[in-house]
Amino acid sequence: MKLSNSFYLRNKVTVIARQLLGKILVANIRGQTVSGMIVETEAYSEIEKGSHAYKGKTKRNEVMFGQGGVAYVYLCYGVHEMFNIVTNRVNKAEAILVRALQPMEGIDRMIKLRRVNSFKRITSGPGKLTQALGIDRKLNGVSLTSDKLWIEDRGIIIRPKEIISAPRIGIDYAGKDALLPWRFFIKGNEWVSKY
DNA sequence: TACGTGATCACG
DNA sequence: GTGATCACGTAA
Repeated sequence: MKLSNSFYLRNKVTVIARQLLGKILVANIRGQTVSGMIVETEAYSEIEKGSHAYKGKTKRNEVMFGQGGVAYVYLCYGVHEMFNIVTNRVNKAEAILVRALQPMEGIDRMIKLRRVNSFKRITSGPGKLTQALGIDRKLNGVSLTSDKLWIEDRGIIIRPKEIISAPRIGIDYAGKDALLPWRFFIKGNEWVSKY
């Protein structure tokens, strides 16, 4: 079942980031479905230095300041598209970076989009999974209740004991906020990004 | 371990 | 306008 807007409009970004583990991210690429189970997320909020929203609204981050339930997609290091889920109400800028998926449907298509030969680790990182699902900045601001990109609950239950929380990756510039344990992943899942 | 690659933002 | 920086991935 497709998650409705009310899932995203709540105000606890870390709670939502945990609840996204085990949900299915689905993209429709010119009529073909590609999807994967979310196995790793990171929460970001305007109240801490790790977030793009910390210094206020800019052209890049403006969708974070809008209503939850849309995609925030930006280019990182000039090469990688990053996919985030905007949460909370207007002017409460919060978002969740999806860092890794376990492939489900459309694996052949993902391999082609990634331009690799192997299925191994094809979606085990934030830049990899966007390439595999055909997500780019054209989808910035697109609703997650649209027919291009959405998230489904297929009844997969991830118990609290199966969830590890840890500091987020690659945000040393955030000072002590880099230590917040706002990265969440499924314990032992082989698709979690490696560092 | 190093670096590609280009948008973004804080300065003038 | 300009330059430093960046929520990464790959090859080596």
